[in-house]
Amino acid sequence: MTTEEIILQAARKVFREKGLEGSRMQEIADEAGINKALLHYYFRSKDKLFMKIFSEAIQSMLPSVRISLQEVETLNQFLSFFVHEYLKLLNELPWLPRFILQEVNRNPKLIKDIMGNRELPINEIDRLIRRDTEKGLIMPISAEHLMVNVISMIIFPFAARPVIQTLIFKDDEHAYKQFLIDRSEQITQFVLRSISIQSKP
Amino acid sequence: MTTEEIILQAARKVFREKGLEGSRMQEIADEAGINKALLHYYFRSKDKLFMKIFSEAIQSMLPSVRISLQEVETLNQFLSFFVHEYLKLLNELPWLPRFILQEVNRNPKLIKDIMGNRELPINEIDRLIRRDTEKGLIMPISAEHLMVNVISMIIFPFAARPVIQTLIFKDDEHAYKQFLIDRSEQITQFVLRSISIQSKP
DNA sequence: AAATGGTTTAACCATATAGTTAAACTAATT
DNA sequence: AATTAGTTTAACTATATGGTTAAACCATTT
Repeated sequence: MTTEEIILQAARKVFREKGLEGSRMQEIADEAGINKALLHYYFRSKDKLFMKIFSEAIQSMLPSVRISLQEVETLNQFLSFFVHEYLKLLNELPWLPRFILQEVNRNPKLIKDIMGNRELPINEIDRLIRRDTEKGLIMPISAEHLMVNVISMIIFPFAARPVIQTLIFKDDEHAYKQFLIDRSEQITQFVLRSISIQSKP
Repeated sequence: MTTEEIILQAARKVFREKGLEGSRMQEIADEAGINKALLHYYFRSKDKLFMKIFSEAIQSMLPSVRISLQEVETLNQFLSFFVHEYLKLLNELPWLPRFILQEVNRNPKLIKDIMGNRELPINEIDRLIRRDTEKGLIMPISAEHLMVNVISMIIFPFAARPVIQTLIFKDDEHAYKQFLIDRSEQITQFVLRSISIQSKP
């Protein structure tokens, strides 16, 4: 592995845990087993190094947001797919929401700097909703509220893990892990029950 | 107003905006229009001053969490009440979720230090669920998932405001504010529709 | 083996920051 | 008016930290 990659790996670890302000260049150097000056040789400043790591994080977040709406027939399909894919990603990268929220709240400019032009395709989702409403499959609902609801339920348990684990699970690690495993199914059920029109039994 | 109160007010403003690590004692002193040494005269250290402010924040969060379950007849009533009261609080203190999450993520010990013994009364909520399930009013659902769903939908838009405003509302301030106004009604509807058993039309 | 160019280090610099100290100020008390 | 107790300040200290520099190291080429 090249020195550059060793540094990046160390920087990932430290920045993810402590954020930009909480991290020290010396700590990253120690973690990488090298001299502090070498950090500045490879990445001129702390900010430059941080932006490398932060961009990576944002990039890993985007693909699952841009789920192909074309391949999908109904809103239900889209939502199941969205919830499933997003949670799969977060189970692999559980530190992502905390890291991104912390840094974006510190410096809101970071969103535009990196997210750039991308937005949630609210209009397309709205079209799906209207189509399925007309078919009598679902209740009318605001696309914005629906998507914020779904995204909130997906991300919040990761963003606020310590709080939820204490407040709701009495610090029972195992109960919390089981909770996360059930999450995908539970959210999907919860959302679909809320929007679908139920046929008579 | 006493000097102590002037200092606390300045500290509130600075700490809320920038968190413990992002704040400087000098900045708080400037904001209060006093000398930096005076901060240390009134509150021995930065940490002590910060804990005063942070405790206040946590305290203001608790009353709405401890909504009296006794006064309530059905789960539906409880949820409507909970959503409404919580959002009323957050609309008055919109910086609360960001502030608490940021600091708790930096130092998870803070939860136990201050929250102490308090927990969500999951057992009582579970009893309500079972009671209403037996009456045939609602579908069975996990109390933990239900409460995490509700709390997520309430808090997340405040915790991740910059992200949501950009990603979903294309930085339209007005649209976002209207969204927050509608939020209480929308969440309540969304949740109640999901859990209730719908009678035939 | 000498030269070259990229890599790594120890030592250093400048600055920012939490915290301290001793003196000055102020208002109430004797 | 002198004393006293509490309040406020300017000046200072110690340390941490991001960043720089010049020299040493090492592998490859000539």
